[in-house]
Amino acid sequence: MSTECRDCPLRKFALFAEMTEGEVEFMQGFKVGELVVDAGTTLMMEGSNSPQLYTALRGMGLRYKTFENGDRQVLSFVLPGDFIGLQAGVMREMQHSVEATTPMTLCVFDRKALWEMFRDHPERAFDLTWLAAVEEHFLGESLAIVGHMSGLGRIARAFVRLHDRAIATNLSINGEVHLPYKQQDLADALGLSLVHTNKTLKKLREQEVAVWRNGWLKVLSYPRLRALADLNETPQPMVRPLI
Amino acid sequence: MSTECRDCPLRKFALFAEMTEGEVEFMQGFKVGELVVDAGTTLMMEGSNSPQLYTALRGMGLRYKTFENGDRQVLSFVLPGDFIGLQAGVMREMQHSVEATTPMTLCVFDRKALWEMFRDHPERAFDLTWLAAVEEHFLGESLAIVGHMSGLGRIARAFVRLHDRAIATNLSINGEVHLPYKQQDLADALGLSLVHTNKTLKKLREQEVAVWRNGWLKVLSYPRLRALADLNETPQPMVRPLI
DNA sequence: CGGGCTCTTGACACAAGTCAAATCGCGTGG
DNA sequence: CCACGCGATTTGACTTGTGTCAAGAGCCCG
Repeated sequence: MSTECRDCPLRKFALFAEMTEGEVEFMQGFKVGELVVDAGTTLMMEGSNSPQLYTALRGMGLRYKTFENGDRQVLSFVLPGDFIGLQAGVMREMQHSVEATTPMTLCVFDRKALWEMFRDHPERAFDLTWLAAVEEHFLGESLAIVGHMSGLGRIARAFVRLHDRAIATNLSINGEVHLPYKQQDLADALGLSLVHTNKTLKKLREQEVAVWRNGWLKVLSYPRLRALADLNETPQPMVRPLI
Repeated sequence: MSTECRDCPLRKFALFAEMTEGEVEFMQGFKVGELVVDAGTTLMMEGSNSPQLYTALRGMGLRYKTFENGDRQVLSFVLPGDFIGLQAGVMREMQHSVEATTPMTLCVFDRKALWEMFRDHPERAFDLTWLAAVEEHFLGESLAIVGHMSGLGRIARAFVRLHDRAIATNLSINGEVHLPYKQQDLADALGLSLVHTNKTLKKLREQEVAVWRNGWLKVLSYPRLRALADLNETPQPMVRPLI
C-alpha cells in the first residue's frame, strides 16, 4: 500500500534535484517502510538516538530545542520533502526534537544502512551532505532574521518562506497556504512572545497584507509582504536533493 | 615548509576524532598546499563559489552574512580545526562570507577532489557530513541563544563557548584566552547593539566574572560565568572529525 | 453545560536600541 | 618628538520595541 519511490509525488517538483533511474532504484532499496503518525507525535527526542531516519512525505511538523525553564526554540518547520534525523545518523545523538504537528506520513530508512549508502552510493552520500549544507543555510538565515529584524519583519519573512515553499510543492489551494501551526509555534520560532506575535499578526491583517486564520495563510499582497520582509528582489529558487 | 598532516598539531587534541593511519595518508594527498593570509583578508564571499576549501590551522576568523543596509550577522567564529567552504563544495555558492580576523594559516584542498573523496574514501565523506551536522548543531544553539536569552546571558554563553574551545585546543595562556575580535563582532554575533554589548561587558567586569581587554579574555569565575549563561552542568565534550 | 485550549486585548514595565560626544590608543607624517 | 587623525571603546540621556501580567472571548469536545 505504501508509495513506491518511482511514483513519489515529491520528485516531480522543480524544488528538488533530478534523480537518475539508478538513484530511484537505490532509494527504493534504502527505504524500509512507511510510518503514519498522529498529530502531536514526537518523532525524535533531543538527546536520544533514533534507529530510524525519515523523509516527510505528507503532513507538517517542527524541530525544536527545549530549555530547562520549559521555553522552546523552534528551529524550523518540517514540510514534505524534508529529511529528518541526519544528526542521529552521523552523530551520537539528536541535538533537537522533532514533532508532528499534523498527522504525517514518513518514508522510513534504516540508520545502519546509512553507512552502506556512503560505501556503495557516493552520489547519494554527496546529496546527503548537500542537504546538510542546505539546512545549515536556512539555520544561518534564521539566525540573521532573529538577530536583526523587528517583529513585523520576522513574521513577514517567515510567511514569505512558508508561502514560497508551499507554492513550490503544490500545497496551496486557491492562493491559501496550509499553515497548521499555533501562534505559539511561530512565536517560538522567531524569538517573540506570544502576545507580541498576536498583535503583530493583527497589524498584518489590518494593513491587508496577510491573514492567518484557522491554520490557513492568505497572502493578500505578496509584494508588500516581501517589502515588509526586507526582500526586494524576486525569490531565487534553491534546489535541493530529495532523499 | 608546510606542515605534514602526519605532524598536524591539531590532531592530538581530544576534541577531534581519532584518525587511522590510512586516513592521515589520504588527507595528505587531498591537501594541495597551505595558505597564509593577513588579518582582514576575505577568504570566501557570499554568493561566490570558491575553487578551494580550507581547514583553519592557525589564527582566527569569522563567518557572517551581510544585509542590504550594511548590517552583519556573524554566524560563528572560525577557530583552528574548523572546515571552511562546505557550502561552496556541495552547493552552487556560499551563503555567507568568511574573513580572517588575525593572520591565518590554512590547509588548502581542491574542490574538485571532493568528489573523489566521496567516491574513494567513504569514511572521510561520512566525516564531512558529520562535520556539517556539527555546524548545524552550533547554529541551532546560536539561534536558541539569540532567540531566548538576555544580553548578559548571551555574552556569558559566548564566553563559555569560546573559553572551552580555546582550552580544548591549548589556545589559552595563563588562563587567558586569545579573543582578537572587536566588540562590534561580538555584538553582530549575538544580535545586540554595540553600545549595549559594551555596557554589558562592563557589568561582567564589575561583577568580577570576566574581563575582555586588548583581545584577551580572562575568566575570573568560571562557575559564575556558566551560571549567567544558564549552564548548570559540567561541559559535555563534543567530539568532531578533523578534515 | 462546563472545562480546557487558543486567540485577543489592554495596561504597564523594562531591556535594549539610538543618538551623541568624550576618551583612549596607535600609527603616520611633519 | 609631537601633532594629527582615525578606529575602537566608554558613557550618559532619552526613546521605544517587546515582554509580562491579567482578563476576557471564542471554540471544541466530552
